[in-house]
Amino acid sequence: MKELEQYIESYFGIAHLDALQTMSQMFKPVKLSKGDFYLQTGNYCDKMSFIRSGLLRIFVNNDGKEVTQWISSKGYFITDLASFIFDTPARWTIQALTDVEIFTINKQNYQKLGEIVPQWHVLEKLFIAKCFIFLEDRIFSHLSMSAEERYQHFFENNKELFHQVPLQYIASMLGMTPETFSRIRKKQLS
Amino acid sequence: MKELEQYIESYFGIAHLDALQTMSQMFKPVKLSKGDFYLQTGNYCDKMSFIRSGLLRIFVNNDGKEVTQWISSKGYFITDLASFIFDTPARWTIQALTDVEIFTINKQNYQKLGEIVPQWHVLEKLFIAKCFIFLEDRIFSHLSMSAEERYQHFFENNKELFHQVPLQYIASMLGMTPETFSRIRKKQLS
DNA sequence: TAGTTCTCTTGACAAAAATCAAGAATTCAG
DNA sequence: CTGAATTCTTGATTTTTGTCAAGAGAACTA
Repeated sequence: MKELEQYIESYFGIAHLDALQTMSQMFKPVKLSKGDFYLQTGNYCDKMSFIRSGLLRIFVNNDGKEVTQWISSKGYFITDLASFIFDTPARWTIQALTDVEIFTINKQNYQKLGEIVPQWHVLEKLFIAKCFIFLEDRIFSHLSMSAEERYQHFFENNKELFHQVPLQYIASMLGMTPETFSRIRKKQLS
Repeated sequence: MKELEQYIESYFGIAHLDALQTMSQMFKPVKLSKGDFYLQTGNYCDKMSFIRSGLLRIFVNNDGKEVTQWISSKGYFITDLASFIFDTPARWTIQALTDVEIFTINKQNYQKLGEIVPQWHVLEKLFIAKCFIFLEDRIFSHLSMSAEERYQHFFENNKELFHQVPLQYIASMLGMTPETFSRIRKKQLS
């Protein structure tokens, strides 16, 4: 299962061959159909996954309005980190936007990694730290950029996404309405 | 040094007495005067600290405009996490808003903790995960709340801060101009 | 293919927030 | 205490963004 090993390596920086092999045996390939839920708000998230293909949306229903937190794709992982790590009810709902292939590890096996893989907790820490820094960037974009600038910045780095998912989700993720998004988009195209 | 041990315990959940003692010996008490810099953008941040008293502002100069990322006070820690963990040039400038007392550990000693304190890397991971979740909440507030709602929400939880620091910094931190902040504030007071 | 649903766009308008400018109020240094 | 600097407020105005409503377009279903 060479492919999964590559994911693990790029996520956690593990180059050790036997550790890689041990790890990849603990992940199970899973398929989701478009529309399937990976997780629903209020449930306990006892798994995390690498995305092999497809797109998943992380959102929450906020007084009848859906707030999209992120759209995750190949090269990202997926889980509700708070729920997964601290055993709290999940804040987020996660749903497949397309057919999806993921590699999933359950919490029980995940915890075993600490016993099996040398330096696992260090690698895990670095991984979560990267997630933290990623969010720090997003906060900064809300403190210092207009809707239009956030659009441009995101578009530069995620062009593919714009013809793969309903644009209203991207709008929400960037903190603007679909109408504003549409108008900015029009301006950018011309 | 009972006080520092309490910080460590509440941050990292360490109840082990000898570990606590070992750790607290690695932190040094440091004093900063109002206006002193703890860290400047572009430098390498090779330390982290717990705040014993006083207030520090984390900000960055963005094209001549200062963007305040956060104001840290007693009960928070202070560092540039990205720089501290990944040895990259610091994005943030950190400056004392008042006279400040902190407990500081340098990177060299910090790394020794892993060898000395049992389960240290697990605790560290949990600590950083909490920081992540904290930022997730902030993102959510920008995706789902108006400036006024962000003001209220922040005010409810940080009343003390409002008469301790220049309000323009809080405004920036909440992603609005000082003028907007002032108008919202007026509305709230009446 | 036709009908239904979902998504996107557009316009008119309203509300929120930014900008600019001036002047109070407060803080700070000497 | 006094003058200077900083911070805060206020008003007038502009820009940005949101809301509501209607319709166009695309995707999906039977």
